[in-house]
Amino acid sequence: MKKHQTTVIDIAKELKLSKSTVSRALTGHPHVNPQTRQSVLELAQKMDYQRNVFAVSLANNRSNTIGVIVPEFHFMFFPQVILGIQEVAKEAGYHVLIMQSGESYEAEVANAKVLLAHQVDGVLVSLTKETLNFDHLKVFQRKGIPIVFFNRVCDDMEVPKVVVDDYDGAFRATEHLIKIGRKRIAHLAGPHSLLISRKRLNGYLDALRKYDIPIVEELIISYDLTLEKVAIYMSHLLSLPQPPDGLFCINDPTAIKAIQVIKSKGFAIPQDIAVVGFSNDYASDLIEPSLTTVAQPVREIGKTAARLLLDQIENGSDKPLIRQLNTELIIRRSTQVEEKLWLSK
Amino acid sequence: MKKHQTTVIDIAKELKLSKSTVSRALTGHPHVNPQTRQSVLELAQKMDYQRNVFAVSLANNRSNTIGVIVPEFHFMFFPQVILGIQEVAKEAGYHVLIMQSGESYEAEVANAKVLLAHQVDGVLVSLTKETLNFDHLKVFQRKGIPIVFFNRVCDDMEVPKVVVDDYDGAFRATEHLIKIGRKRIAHLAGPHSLLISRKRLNGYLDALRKYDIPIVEELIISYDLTLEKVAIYMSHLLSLPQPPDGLFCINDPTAIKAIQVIKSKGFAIPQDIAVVGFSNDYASDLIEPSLTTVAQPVREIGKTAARLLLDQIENGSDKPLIRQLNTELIIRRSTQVEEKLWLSK
DNA sequence: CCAAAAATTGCAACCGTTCCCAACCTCTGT
DNA sequence: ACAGAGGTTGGGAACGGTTGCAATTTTTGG
Repeated sequence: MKKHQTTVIDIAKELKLSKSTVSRALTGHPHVNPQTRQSVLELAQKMDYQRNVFAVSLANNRSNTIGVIVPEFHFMFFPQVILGIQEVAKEAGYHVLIMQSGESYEAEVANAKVLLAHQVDGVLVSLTKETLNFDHLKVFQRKGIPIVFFNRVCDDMEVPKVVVDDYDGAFRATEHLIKIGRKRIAHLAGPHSLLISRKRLNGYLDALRKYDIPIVEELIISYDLTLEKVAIYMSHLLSLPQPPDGLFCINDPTAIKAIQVIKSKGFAIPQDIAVVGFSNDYASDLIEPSLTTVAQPVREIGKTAARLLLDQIENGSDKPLIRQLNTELIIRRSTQVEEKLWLSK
Repeated sequence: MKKHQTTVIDIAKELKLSKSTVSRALTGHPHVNPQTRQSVLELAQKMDYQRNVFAVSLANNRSNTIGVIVPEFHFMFFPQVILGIQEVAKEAGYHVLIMQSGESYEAEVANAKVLLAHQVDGVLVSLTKETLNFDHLKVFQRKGIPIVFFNRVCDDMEVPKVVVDDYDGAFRATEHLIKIGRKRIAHLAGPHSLLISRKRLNGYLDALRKYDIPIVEELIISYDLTLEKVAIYMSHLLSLPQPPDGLFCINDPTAIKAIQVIKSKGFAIPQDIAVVGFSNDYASDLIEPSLTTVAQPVREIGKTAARLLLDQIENGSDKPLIRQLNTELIIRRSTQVEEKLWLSK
């Protein structure tokens, strides 16, 4: 059974002091005798004293905690963003409460409530693909708790957002496919509910337009990001009378899955179909052929978002700026025909 | 600035009730007039009322939170374990506080303190590779807070542990290499500080012994799990007068990195060197050649650990049992010579 | 040596909930 | 009409820590 935890009162009794003095000694308050402080600290150490954060939070009405809501830990993207968040948060003395929504709107709403109940000082959010209503997040605004969106942002709320230039990344990815001579470029897009899907789709479309490549509806497939579907849609694309000769996928997991399907159907990559992904997931350099992709500064996204949030929390600044980080097109074998290859070091 | 959060008192005033009654209505306590409860619930809803978990925890002296300490989110192993943990915890109404130690002992100690301060009801721990002293964890025991170790466990504490049969997995992996005719089997082992490294090493050694394969010291390299080192050690192994013809790696990231090095040096896999990993990381099926590996039921590890912990928390049962989950050897191309290949579906 | 300033320390209220106990109200049944 | 039962409600002490203010002690200087 859980035993009694030592409290300031235990220490106070032992030292025949009042809990106020002990508290002050412990928190480094100036008005306390150095000797007293010394003995308090020693005893605290000896008694395994740990400040009860609940009591502290209750007393100061702040938790020194920031909440993070992400869709899911299924690929390395979110875990790495969190790495960045924790790095910044830790340095500033904040804890991080991580919630996964599992791509479910209901779960996201529930998670928002949990964070609220935990009195978080701020929230970082990346939306699920199902989220169309934002009331559960507006509650934070109403209560004066800062929010920052990252990656999967929404246009309906005026708060800071951290994204990469999805439009531009998609544009350049598609342009790259065009420049290596592809004419029938398919796009496995994400659900329309996600702004990120729409932006990448637009980048793709505009690249086609710029180079006067006809836009073919049947080559654009929007799906729900569950990988099982990729096999279905990819098979369908390949069985078209005129299959695509290029493919731009909304993200790397999709592209990787697509590559597996393409290979299994006997098509050659990149000769028959050149493939480009988005994110530079660590697996993208491992597959065969290695995947050309639009790299995002993943960890940096986390750090930037965390910094923006802390800035709002501590300085109250809240210009709803959008911080757009740059992407980089990384060309690998999935779009390089043999002769152009130089040996990977 | 953070605004006032509505409290039971606000609701009580509005309804001209006492906070006790409101509290009871909100928590579903039976001694409350259904009508009263109804109106309380309605008003609470309207006022965005959220129970303050800090106050609740303080009052009941329990947080309904379990803490998790893991080394790092660098590969999918820990994120997936956490997926399992959250699943079980959520169902039981517990929150999960996730701490990353970044493989640093100091950070692990700090994390333990944070969890203590958060009054967690229990802790799940996977040690860093640096951890040799366990005082920071024994504190939990002293305070009667249950601990369960998983994956990276320690022998020094009598608490429940969830592991896979590392010895057996390593044994079978090595045996597999022997059975396909390899005689000079190298092992990239983890640091000796980790029990898991020692167990896998022993499995490897015993397999060699069983089949009367001489144990060659120079083929066994224990390293600190930072991937940059793999290139160094692997190059060294390959430059030996008699390079190895088989390689068993402590985990998949190591094996994947090793494969890249081996290929870049012009050796053929599996003809020149057959490679086996451990974990069945999702990338292991994507690389070329795909990696033979010892699969662990990753998510199940998280669920099992969480269940064991909750059982201790709620029923106080605390037999220090060791739950050993089974591994499965998954044979892929990194150990299959061409003629034996059947087409991957 | 004593008053006043400065350094310490203690008191008590407060943060938001829970929960025990007592008080109250409203029915019963006689 | 009234005692007791039972359902409801209010009061107030915790929970552990922070903090403004008052009280106490020590120091300092005239």
